[in-house]
Parts: sequence; structure tokens; C-alpha cells
Amino acid sequence: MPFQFVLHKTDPSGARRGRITTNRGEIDTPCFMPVGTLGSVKSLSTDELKDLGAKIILGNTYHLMLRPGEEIVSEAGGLHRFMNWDRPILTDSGGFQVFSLARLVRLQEEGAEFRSHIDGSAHLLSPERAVEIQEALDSDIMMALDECPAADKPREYVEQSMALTTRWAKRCLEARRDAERNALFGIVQGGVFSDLRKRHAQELAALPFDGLAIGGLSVGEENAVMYDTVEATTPHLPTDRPRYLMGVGEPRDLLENIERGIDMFDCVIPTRCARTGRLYTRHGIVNIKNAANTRDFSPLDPDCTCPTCRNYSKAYLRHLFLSKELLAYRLLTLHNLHFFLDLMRQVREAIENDRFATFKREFLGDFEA
RNA sequence: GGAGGGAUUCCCGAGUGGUCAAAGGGGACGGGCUGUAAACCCGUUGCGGUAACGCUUCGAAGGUUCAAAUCCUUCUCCCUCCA
Repeated sequence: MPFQFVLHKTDPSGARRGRITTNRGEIDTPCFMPVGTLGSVKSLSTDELKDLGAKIILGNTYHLMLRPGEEIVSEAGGLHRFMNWDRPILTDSGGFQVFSLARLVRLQEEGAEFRSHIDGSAHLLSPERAVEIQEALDSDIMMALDECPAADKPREYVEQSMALTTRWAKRCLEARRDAERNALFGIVQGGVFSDLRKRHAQELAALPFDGLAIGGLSVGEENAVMYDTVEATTPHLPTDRPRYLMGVGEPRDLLENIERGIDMFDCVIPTRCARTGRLYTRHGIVNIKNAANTRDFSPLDPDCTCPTCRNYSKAYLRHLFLSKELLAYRLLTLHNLHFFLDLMRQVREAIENDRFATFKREFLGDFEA
């Protein structure tokens, strides 16, 4: 079944409960999407991802274009076949790399001219090319190519950048070959300027995108500014299409933005932080490296049902981590992703019961105590 | 018995008269990570003090010198080679 979004209900707080249907399966929202930039959620097998309950993961156009190259993935039968994942995949367009690899990028009307961070070779990522690559990957949800300006850019820059993103968005829609096969989301920019956000949201809402994302946040601005900006944007997005806040975030960020009407999130935090020893539990953050865990033979979180907490102690995990044993990265990633995915399960349940605000307060009361 | 080489701050290891509380690794300790150039990055690591600065330290004990981890003497221990 081609892409579809059904909004089941909206909680009194503003939180939305919905369901996305794609050719490769359904995704209940609000949802969290683990990031698998290079066709792998680092350290995990796809079986482990399924067991965790991940319904959709991310891949990245820029990175897969450079290595192994989309033609290889296409030859393998698409990214799903290539990586042995049969559930939906959302692919980012490479727009974020315009920001994170800015030193290697020159922006033109035609597209983003990159020097590969791997070998220095030149590549032009145009809107058409970004769609072409994502189609070759056979992405379920493609993202339009956008420019993600840094947080410190002045209004004039952001306004022009936003206009470029709109022109690119239209070109992406033009370039898409099969709307039944590959959904396409537009990305709202506008920095932290409420009026620009409103304008851009309205511009993109008028276009036939399957969903709309909010980009250009969590790039260094204050948290409160991020929340305010989302709040200034979502009222101008169509209610019958999913809203995706890109690159966010910490547990509080997820809850604050769900309350502001966001349906989808992705973030590297659970996976990256797992690999740097920062673990999420309902009672807050545990830094597994800390000496206090040396002789602590209890699990990270006694109430957690993840495979790591069911079987291993903090002392052992700390030992694995300090020894740089590969098992550490896998076990800790399993735990963190379980935490994020489970948080979203609880959120969905709370919305169904019209008690999101209560859930949020109680959760943060424990988590940030 | 003879000839050489060596002992440095938790570990390895640089330093061969002042710019040395002593490079660089490692380890330890703490922190950071928000559409992943990330199994990564940053900071601290003799004692005291906010700091200026003071004190103690380079196997041990003496000595030379304005000044010693660096030079001299003796001692202790370790290594290599020859008998």
C-alpha cells in the first residue's frame, strides 16, 4: 500500500497519535527512528533492531552515494535487500551534510557541490540527483534536498537560504518518478525566526509532499528557542500529514515537541551516546565509565526489560567499555535504543488515554530528578 | 673475575648544567555528544594556594656549581658481553 497517514486522535495537550502506512509496513506515531547512516545502525544486526521494536530506520544519501555508491546498492536490489532490513527506511537527502561538512561544500543554485570527506573527489548533489540516489536506494520516505543553515546565520542569510530550499523542494517533486513507490517529504527551514518559519511552512504545505519535516533545529540554538520555533511552525502545517522534527533529540526534547504536534523523530543520541558510555535510564543518565560502577553488580536499570539489563551488570559493562571490547558498544546500543523506543511506546499509550501531560510530568520528574 | 650499559613523576619513556614539576604515549579520573567524517573529542593527573607563588621530586648518600634529572665520588640493584 502506498504511503498513507491517518491521524487517530489529538490529546488535550496537543500531542498526536497516528499511523503511517508504507509499502513495507506500518509505523505508529509518535515514533523514534534509529539512525543508520551508512546502511547500518552502528553495532546492531537487523534482527536485533527488529527485536527492539524498531519500525523504521534512517539511511543517508550523501554517505551511501560516496560509499559504496548507490549503483552498488541498486544492484543489490535496493538498500533493504542490501542490508537485510524489510521494514521502512527513511533516507536523509544530504542536506544535513551541507551543514555538518560545510567546509567541504560550495552551494550553488544548481545544488551542493561537495568535496568527498573520504577521498576529496568532487560531487554535485542537486535536488534531482538527491532524488535519483534515494530512488536507487529504494527509500520508502525520501527527503527533499535542503540547506540547513548554522544557528548563527543572520536573518537575511536564512531568508535567502529558505527560498533556495523551496526551489529545491519543487525540483525534487518534479524529479520524483514514482509517488506510489517512494514517498517524499519537504523540509521547512527558516532558522529561529517565527515569521520565516510560518511563511516557509505555508509554502511547503501548499506542495504535494507526503509529509513535512522541520529542519535546521538542534544545530546549536538554546533548547527553549528550539521549542518556541517548533511551536511557531506546527500550527501552519497540515494536520493530515505527518510532521517530522529532524535530528531531535534528548528525552525532554521528544516530549516537548510531541506536545507541540510532532509525529516523527530521529537522532543519533541513543546510538552515539551508547558508544561513548552515556546510558539512559528512567532515573536519569548513567555514565558507565564512572568509577562508582566498578563494583556495582546490579543492572543499569533494574526495571528495564532490554537484553542488556536482563543479563549484565554495570560492573561488567564498565569493564567491557574500558577494555574497548566490541560487545560493549552492542550491549549499550541495545539498551539506549530500547529506552528511546520504549519511551515512545509509553507516549503513544499515554496519548491514547488522554494523559500525555501527566505522563510527561511524571516521566521527567523521575528522569531529571 | 673482567668490560660495558642502565635506574626519571602510577606504567612505558624523552630529557645529558639554567627556558624542568620534567616532552610523548599508556593507564586512571572527570566531562561532552541532538537529520553520525564520532568504538569519537576535550580536560585533569606531585603537594598546598583563587592566584602570584611556595614546598617536595628524577635508585641512595655525599660533593662541585650562583644553579644539578643532567657533572664528580661511593654505595645498592638490574641488563649485556668476555672468562
